[in-house]
Amino acid sequence: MDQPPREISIPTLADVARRAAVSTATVSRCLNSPDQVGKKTRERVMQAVADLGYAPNFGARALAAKHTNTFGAIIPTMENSVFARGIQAFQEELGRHGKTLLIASSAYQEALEEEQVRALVARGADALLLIGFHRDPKLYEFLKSRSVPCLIAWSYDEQLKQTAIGFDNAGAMAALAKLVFQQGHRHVACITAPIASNDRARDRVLGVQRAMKAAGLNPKDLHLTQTPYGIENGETALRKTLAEAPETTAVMCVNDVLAIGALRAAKELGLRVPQDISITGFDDIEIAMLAEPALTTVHVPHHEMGRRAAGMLIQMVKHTEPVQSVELPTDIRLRQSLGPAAS
Amino acid sequence: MDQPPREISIPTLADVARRAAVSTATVSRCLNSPDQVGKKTRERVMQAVADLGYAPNFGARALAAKHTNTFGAIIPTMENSVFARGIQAFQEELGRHGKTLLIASSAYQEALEEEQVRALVARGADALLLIGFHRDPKLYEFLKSRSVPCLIAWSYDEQLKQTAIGFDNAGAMAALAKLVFQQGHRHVACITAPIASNDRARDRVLGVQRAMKAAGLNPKDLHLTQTPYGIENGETALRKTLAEAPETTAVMCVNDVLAIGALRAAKELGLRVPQDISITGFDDIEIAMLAEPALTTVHVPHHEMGRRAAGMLIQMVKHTEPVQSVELPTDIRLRQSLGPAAS
DNA sequence: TTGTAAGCGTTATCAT
DNA sequence: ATGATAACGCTTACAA
Repeated sequence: MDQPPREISIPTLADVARRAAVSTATVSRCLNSPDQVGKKTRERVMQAVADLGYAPNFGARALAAKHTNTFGAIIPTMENSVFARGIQAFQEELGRHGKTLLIASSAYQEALEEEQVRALVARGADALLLIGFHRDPKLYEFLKSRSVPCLIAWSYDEQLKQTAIGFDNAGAMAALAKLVFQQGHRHVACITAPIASNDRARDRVLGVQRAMKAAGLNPKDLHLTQTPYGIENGETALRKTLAEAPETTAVMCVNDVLAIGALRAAKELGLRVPQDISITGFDDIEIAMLAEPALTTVHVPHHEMGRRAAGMLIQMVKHTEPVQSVELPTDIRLRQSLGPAAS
Repeated sequence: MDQPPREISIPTLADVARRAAVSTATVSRCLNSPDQVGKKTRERVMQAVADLGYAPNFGARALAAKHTNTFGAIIPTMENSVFARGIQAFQEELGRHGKTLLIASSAYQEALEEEQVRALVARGADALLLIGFHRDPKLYEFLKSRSVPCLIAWSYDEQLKQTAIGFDNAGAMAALAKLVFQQGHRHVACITAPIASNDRARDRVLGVQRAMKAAGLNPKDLHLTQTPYGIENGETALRKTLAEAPETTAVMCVNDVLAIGALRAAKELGLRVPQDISITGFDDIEIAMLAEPALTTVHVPHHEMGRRAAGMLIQMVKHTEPVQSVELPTDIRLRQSLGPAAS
């Protein structure tokens, strides 16, 4: 009856090896490529692992193996489901391949995102999922120098050199705007997130302007209100918009959250939607359908984007053939918040 | 003119040391406790760090230092804002103290949560934030054996030995139920998440039953429908509830997401809320106020909970004095979805 | 104030 | 199939 080792300290590979009367190399192999080791030995080792409650030390493993099977993702916010659903799918797919996902949130702050990128890389992330193209080129260089593959999601741009999976923000918004103009609206305003640091918002505004041109309107006449993210900000923005451009009959918001805020403000102002004013969003998050009236918006395949992003990124870390960017289709969900222009 | 080292590989501490003509120990000190090193030396080292674009290797650091300044949190879902807001606050507060947060999502699956705990501990999490008490006692032992402090959030229970920050789920729900009974409802049903593995859900149901007793009703008469998380599941659950107990005049859901689903189902069934049926939720997430009619629910101080959880956990890793559990107050938000019982 | 050197717990390359 | 053993990059006594 050998004295079981008291649980005085955390068991290491060496402890397991000792107990199973094999070398540490064998234990390591048992854990990482079990088929390279004899059945009997393997069973003995696994028993020892179980007995001791052994769990590998990640730091040591990362140090020795130079990869971590850990991917990182940085999302602008967790405050709503826009990114949550895509990321959840991303995580599930990674899990299926034995990868772990580390998530960080940048709260829509560029400096914070940079910090998170470095933190994630420092902690050994094998690859990164980032949202949108816009960021300091130095960050891309940093990632390259560390050979950490990086995939851009939620945006797609043929021009740019980064591999991406996303959709045509401008095109989708233009398609929606076309519908708005078809309803007879001539005085359209746009409520947007700050476009300086958010290419998705910028592209969506450009989409509206492109559609204006096509409809024979002057893109410069588009009334633009920029505001940070948030329902309350959407409310304020609508009030501001209507104060500055009272002739507005349709307000196109670059995301659903701002649109929900606008919707609420319209109600507070006693305006009927869509009779007095039409409102549209983008993303098709859950509240879009739940809102009263339900929100006309652009539906984005969040789930599929997340799932496929995982597959692409896994390919990228294998760094065999280069991975092609993927453009996903979007479609418009016509609901009650958009109606004909009041005459 | 010395040849600058080509960016062939990632710079290490030794590279920095060489370039600054000091020992690796000095570089390490410069980085970790700068005041222990002479000003001139420090400047030289920092210059070398900058020149080389050096960033410490996390694995090596964790291995040597045995702590990581990294905390972990495992939340049941990211699909809605219930946990997102609390975690965001948690992260912000940790950031203020120089800690990094790693987030994982268990998708409400116990086995997955266990895996995530081990993954987080393995990657050196100094402490963990977990939601609710319910989990295999072995997990708690595991954490203890690894001396990883663990704080339970969203639940509070004087009896239990785990340090926690949360609120009185049963009490809050009982208070809401009391209001429901005051409105004359006698046939109340409850739609809940699976109570076997979710102490928050279980306590909330118990709260309803406690209030029934106080109102002179038999707690056993409570009609209970269990369903997984999700708006659609809430819809199905309401249909099932009304099929089984058509006399029901009020449905209390253990969270807002199920309640929103119930609300939607009621509308589809042509029932007016609250004239024909009253519906209540729990959590007060954003959609509660946006729903039509707006949802009567229990408001939980997510943000404060997250912020204070960070402070508590930081205390706990210092393992000086034991940290006291904290019970946060909740309050009821009366909105249109609750009305008098149809007579 | 600074340097030397012994770990930290794995993985991976060779042997055998 | 298994074992020795040299990395891996950093921290931290201890020495100077």
